[in-house]
Amino acid sequence: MTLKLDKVNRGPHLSTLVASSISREIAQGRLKPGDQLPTEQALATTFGVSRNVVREAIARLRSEGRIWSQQGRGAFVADATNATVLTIDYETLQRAGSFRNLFELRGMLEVQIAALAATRRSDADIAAMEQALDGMRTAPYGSVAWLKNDLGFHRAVAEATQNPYMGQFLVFVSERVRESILAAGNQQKSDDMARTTLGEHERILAAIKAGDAKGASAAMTRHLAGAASRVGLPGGEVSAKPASPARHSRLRKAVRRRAAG
Amino acid sequence: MTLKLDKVNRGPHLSTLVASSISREIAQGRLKPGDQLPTEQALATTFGVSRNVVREAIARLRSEGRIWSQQGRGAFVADATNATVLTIDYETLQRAGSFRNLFELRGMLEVQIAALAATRRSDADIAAMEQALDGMRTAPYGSVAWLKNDLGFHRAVAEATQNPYMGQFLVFVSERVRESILAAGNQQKSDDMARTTLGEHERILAAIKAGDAKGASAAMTRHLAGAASRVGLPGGEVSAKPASPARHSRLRKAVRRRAAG
DNA sequence: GTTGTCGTGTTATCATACAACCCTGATTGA
DNA sequence: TCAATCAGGGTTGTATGATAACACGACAAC
Repeated sequence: MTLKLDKVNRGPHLSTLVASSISREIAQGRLKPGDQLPTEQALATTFGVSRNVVREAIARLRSEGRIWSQQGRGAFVADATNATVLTIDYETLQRAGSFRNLFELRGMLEVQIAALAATRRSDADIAAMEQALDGMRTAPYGSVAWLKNDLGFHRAVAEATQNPYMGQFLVFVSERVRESILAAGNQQKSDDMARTTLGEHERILAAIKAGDAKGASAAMTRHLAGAASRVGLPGGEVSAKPASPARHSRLRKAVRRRAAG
Repeated sequence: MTLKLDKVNRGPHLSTLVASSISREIAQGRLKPGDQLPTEQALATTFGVSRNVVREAIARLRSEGRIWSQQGRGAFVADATNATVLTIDYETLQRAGSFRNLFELRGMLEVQIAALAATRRSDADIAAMEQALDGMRTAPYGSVAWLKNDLGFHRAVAEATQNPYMGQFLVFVSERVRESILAAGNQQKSDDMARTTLGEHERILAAIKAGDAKGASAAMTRHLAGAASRVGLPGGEVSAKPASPARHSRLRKAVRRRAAG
């Protein structure tokens, strides 16, 4: 049998632990917005670490907008809406259903992005998409290079909207989806899939090239449905069309298996 | 005249400056993924700060997934896609066009969310929306309470999709939009606006209540168009309907004024 | 060739000290 | 009485030095 040695839990820095601990206090309401945190010294002693570690934790929370601090006064819990970062922690990602939910969000974004891209794309955007497609053609299905170009294609589409936030959000969500897939560990490959996937991408590109917004979003919808079934998401409905009151089939089956330790 | 004192410029901690500096090096490609950063000591001397400050900066970048470090080896630039957080810094927010772009993204999300919510809402969701609407009715237009309930309504809609990520993303984007509005400082109030806005919300709620996905997204589209014009975004087209190849009017006029220090 | 050991360089953590700043309350002066 | 000023303690921000944990290459021992 092959040893299943993992990256091992290279201890996540004390400051990370402290930050998570405080973060949890906030998330669970034991520390409400406006509350003052204990002093750094107090935190240091209660956690049994040096003040320095506490400061690194606080620096982190501050950069996330969860708390704010003022010299001479103290540190305070910020309003929840003040969070300057959007983060999806790894734990959440592994919960059943989160995969499906993330995929749905991604679909929602992509379908509309495709339509927008079709109306705004520049020649450079088209070139970027074609280059990514070429990269996929030469790389083996599922390889790192393949995935990279796959993501690159979708990013190129997003950037064709001429709205930088589209790409930013899409890449972020897509990466979470990918992580979620990896965590679930239920991917299987075949040559068929490569051809199918490529074909779907080509249809998207063709529609965008033609400036056909409707066609682009339809092609994207098909692609996402295909992708969903390829990664074992039953149904593959991504609820992409606001016009059609999608019947909501409730499926309990969800990502269950995950890579064991 | 009322003084326009800003939060500024409450010294952006040295660690923040260092973090931004390193971050910029990465963003501009002078530090590529895989590259090793200078040692903490070296960074400390080049920046002219203590090693402690450098460590806080690194802790922050690490939490953002921009770099990773290992005891005994050093700190390295992470892959761009490894960013575990999505962040929109304040500088970017003030750039011309970012307001419009953010608004567009928000619209894209909300319109589809409204449709989904109409098909999936539970009684509790409806109650939450009605409560938020009540809050808006009793609060003066534009007040903190009003804004809070406004956001609360939209969040309730998002949560009615039964997909937690929807709410998370929407709130995040909406808050950025709000900040952007504040930064631009071009909001004006009137009693008319309060009535109009409330009416728009009520129509959204009615459609969701009725399970009318199409109507909900249409009502949301109207609401967003109205909101856009109320905050001085000309056109008000939020490119919400993938079916209609939205004509892309290019407007140069954008956020110019900003609160002077 | 493999293993064990050591030395060097780096990060992780600790401990202490001082500066900058806020807040409060007492003192002072009118 | 009232306001301004000032002193002191408490807190965060920064600096400095030291130690532990770890990675890695060099080198000797077997």
